[in-house]
Amino acid sequence: MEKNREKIRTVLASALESACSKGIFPKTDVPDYALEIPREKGHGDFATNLAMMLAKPLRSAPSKIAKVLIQEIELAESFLERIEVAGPGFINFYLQRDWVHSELDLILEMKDSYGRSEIGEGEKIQVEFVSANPTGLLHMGNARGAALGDSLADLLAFAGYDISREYYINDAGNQIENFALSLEARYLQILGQPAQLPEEGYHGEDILETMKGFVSSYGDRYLQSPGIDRRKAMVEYALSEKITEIKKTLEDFGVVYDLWFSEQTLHDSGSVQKVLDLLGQKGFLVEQDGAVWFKATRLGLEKDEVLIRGNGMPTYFAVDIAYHLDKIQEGFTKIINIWGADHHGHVARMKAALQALGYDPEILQVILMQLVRLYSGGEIVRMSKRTGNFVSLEELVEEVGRDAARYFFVMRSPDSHLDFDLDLAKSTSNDNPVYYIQYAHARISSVFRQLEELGSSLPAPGTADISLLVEEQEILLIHKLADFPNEIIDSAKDMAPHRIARYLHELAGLFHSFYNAHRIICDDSRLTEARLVLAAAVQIVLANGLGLLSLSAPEKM
RNA sequence: GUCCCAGUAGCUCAGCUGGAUAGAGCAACGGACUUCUAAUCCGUAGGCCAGGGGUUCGAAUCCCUUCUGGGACACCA
Repeated sequence: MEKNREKIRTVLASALESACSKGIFPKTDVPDYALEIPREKGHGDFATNLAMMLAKPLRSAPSKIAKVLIQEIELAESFLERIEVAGPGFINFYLQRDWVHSELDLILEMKDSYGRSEIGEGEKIQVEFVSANPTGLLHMGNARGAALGDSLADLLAFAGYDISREYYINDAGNQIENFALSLEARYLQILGQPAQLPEEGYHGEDILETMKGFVSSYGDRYLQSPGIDRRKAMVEYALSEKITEIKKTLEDFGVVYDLWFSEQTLHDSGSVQKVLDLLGQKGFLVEQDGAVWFKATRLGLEKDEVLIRGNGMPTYFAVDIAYHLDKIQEGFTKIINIWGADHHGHVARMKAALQALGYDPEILQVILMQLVRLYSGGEIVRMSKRTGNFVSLEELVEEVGRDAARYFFVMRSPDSHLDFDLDLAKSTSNDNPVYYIQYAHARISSVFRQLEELGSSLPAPGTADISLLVEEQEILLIHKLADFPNEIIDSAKDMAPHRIARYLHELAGLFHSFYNAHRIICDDSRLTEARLVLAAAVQIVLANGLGLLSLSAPEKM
């Protein structure tokens, strides 16, 4: 189908060129026009708005232009059956019917690579997501980021990009100091010493558990140690435990990273200092009120930003610049960060910093997700890490299962607030959209099991007569299947995995309609063969799509 | 006050780089299981695309403006 699209583009370009050289039109470049598969079946296999796009530059009516273009296209010997001008100036293309044969055969031949694209051309892209502070458990916002980031990474890889999934570990700075004080307080409490958790400390139960473990390993050995030493030991212990837990939780959620990157290494390697020097050389530093500032206002931002605080410690921002610079120097030509909407203020200054360093700020693409609201029994469940009252990702997976959880997070655009309905996700009923898709896959498996019992199997490649598939539901299904490669490309360009979720739901719906209207294994053996090929193709595309979202494709339900 | 996101069917949301008659799921109502899995399907109903201006062959989509909801505006991250 993608080949057909390219062919039509070529045909259109040469038609325009021909009309220009004949003097019918003044010389014009081909504009950026749309060539899409129309929603309405009455509008052909493809439709373009090219004539409308040319209306202005050619100073002529769209329908006139369309007529001229059609006349310049030679139909004989072509893969096209018919071309027509419709509506306000659309050109509709009807392909020779035999393209459907080749598309279904192609799907069966390519199997799990059907839909794979090369548009990425191997471009190196880093996708950084979750990157939650390793001081606690993962919450709903992190879970959304995990599902989104992982599926986006899969999608981009499928579209031909060279992807690295990375987790940036905030294992340095202020919150670690704070973390240390909380650990210390818990430690002392466990050993019966008077101690108070800091006001802004970590009040979660999990920290208490961690320190119980610490005590059972080390006893009261650190009771007499100097504060600095024992806090360092506790932080090391707790961080390592927390990171292991986070890693495990994410793996159970189907997310595996290529790199866990420690913030501390940026301090240790001198990267932070280096980036400050660079900004200084470019004249973007200024000292004021005992702090060092980044002159963001020079690049049109509202205010300057502190890089080094009065106490000599670099801010998170300073370290983050070093981090991004590090990634660029590593060879990434695009950096995709997934952040919660509460970090949106960070976007402009981060881009400004890259610009100040002499890089194209568009290297950095930030996807901001709106926050998640969790509903249970019709009520909002409040989440706060500090007070320790929240549902963790771990608990979520336990409760609703991985498939439902991942689907729910990725079915919505990141721009929309996500109301996560725990009861709905938990329900194994027909309300739950993820099962709707998986059920289509399982049903097809069931048909093939049935077939096997009859001592039969899928016909050999190319032997089925696909032209027997003439029912409306069959034609719609084939068109939808053929659109999958293009859906991948568009979704990748948009960085929008939720489009895949939607596509799958639509495909499953078309299949269910077909399944209910017609028997696959029927009295007519030639028709049975053709429908088996169709069913097999549907199953492949469903499995490929489900795979991109890291959802299972069950054989039975 | 400035900035970001959202406002589309009763509810949750697609569609937003302008295109042909604005879609889906849920909820409602009426139907379909002696037939490959009814976790399914078929049908009915449901809309001043928040309001108002503008841009043009054409606007849910772009621009301006008002209103409503959420978020951000630290020597926190």
